[in-house]
Amino acid sequence: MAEGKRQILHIDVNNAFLSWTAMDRLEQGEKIDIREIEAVIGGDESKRSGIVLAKSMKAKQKGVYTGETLFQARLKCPNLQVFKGNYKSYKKHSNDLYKLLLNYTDKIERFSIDECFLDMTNYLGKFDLLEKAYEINKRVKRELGFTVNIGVAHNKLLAKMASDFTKPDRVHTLYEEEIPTKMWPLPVSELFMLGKKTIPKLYDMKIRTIGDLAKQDKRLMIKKFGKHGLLMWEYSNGIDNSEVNYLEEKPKGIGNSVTLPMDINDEEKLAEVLLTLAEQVAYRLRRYNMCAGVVNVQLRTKDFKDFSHQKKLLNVTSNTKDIFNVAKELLKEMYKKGTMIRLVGLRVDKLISKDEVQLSLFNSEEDKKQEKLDRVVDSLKNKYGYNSVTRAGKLHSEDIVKLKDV
DNA sequence: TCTGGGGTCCTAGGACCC
DNA sequence: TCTGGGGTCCTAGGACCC
Repeated sequence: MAEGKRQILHIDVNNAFLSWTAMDRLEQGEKIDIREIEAVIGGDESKRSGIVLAKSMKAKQKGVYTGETLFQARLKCPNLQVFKGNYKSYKKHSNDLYKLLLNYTDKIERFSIDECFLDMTNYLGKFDLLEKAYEINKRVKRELGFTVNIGVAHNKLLAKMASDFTKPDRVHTLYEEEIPTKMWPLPVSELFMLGKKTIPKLYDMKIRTIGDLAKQDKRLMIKKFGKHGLLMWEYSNGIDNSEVNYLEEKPKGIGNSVTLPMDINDEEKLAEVLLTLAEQVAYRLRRYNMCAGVVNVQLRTKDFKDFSHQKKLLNVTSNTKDIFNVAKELLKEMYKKGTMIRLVGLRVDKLISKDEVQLSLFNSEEDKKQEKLDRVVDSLKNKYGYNSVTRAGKLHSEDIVKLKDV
């Protein structure tokens, strides 16, 4: 490790989906700023995906939280207004933020659509890290029209924890010497990477705060929780040596899944859904110019039990047909007749770049024909939109699975 | 009551090999 | 007659993130 401390910022857009939708609406001439009322961005209840994706401060004050059902949210907040999300718009706002941040450093990791890590270590000049954080905070608000929280620290974990302190529109530091006062008193559930399965186990051990966790014996935590035990012990003590990954990474897997409008127990219909998913997944795969080595099918039963089967391919592929055929085999081997299915998912893993694939030699004439067909369809989709080209006889499954923009 | 969709990483067991 | 141990690959399932 280099001498001296790293200078890290974590930027977190406040109520991202809701703020961005609020801006879009105002731009379209709507009078009400949905940031100022009891509002959420939510899924579609008619498609059985009615959950809260983002909430306004006022909705939060009524106890509404992200991930709960709209039904539950309305119980707590009867006047709740629900708005639809728009992924394309969110992507654009996210890119605007990224471009602004590039003025401060090249070393930006896009952690999600609304979060970035910045490594400012060699980009500060005579400026102070905290000073820069305030400047970024003001500039985003002024130039982009939404607010961000910024965490200021010497590693990613502490910066992320800091940005999660009081919201919105705030800058917080979490330097090493501040850990005992600012982080240790927090409930242990606030620690990054501690989820709802681990928290009850920690409670059983009388661990309530992050400080309680920090005081545990490291070896005991490893013994009880393995790698995850080490990670949570280190995090609770503010230890994190991970780098800001600013280089764009290729995906390791690509998947699409869909909750069906109603539960299905007809294997043929499930296969039709898989065909639609195979087209989406393979199309995205080819857009990355990649091939897949593993195909995975996921089913969720009506009582929320998840199953998955996967299969390694003899030869990597990006053909819609190849992927669909394997998916259909997997469905056949895993589906127990009569089971009511709520969700169908298809994903591909073990991806490699097409440039690294030794094609030609093993490819049959049939494969080449299929690749050519996929290429033609892709170029039409690129030009006229994903839904412009559909397979004959597939319209029925598109009734089941409403095609979305990929 | 109703419970998304897209990811990454880890674990554990079985098969197989030396 | 007794029955190693280490390594790798594959698969199913689970935890966690936003």
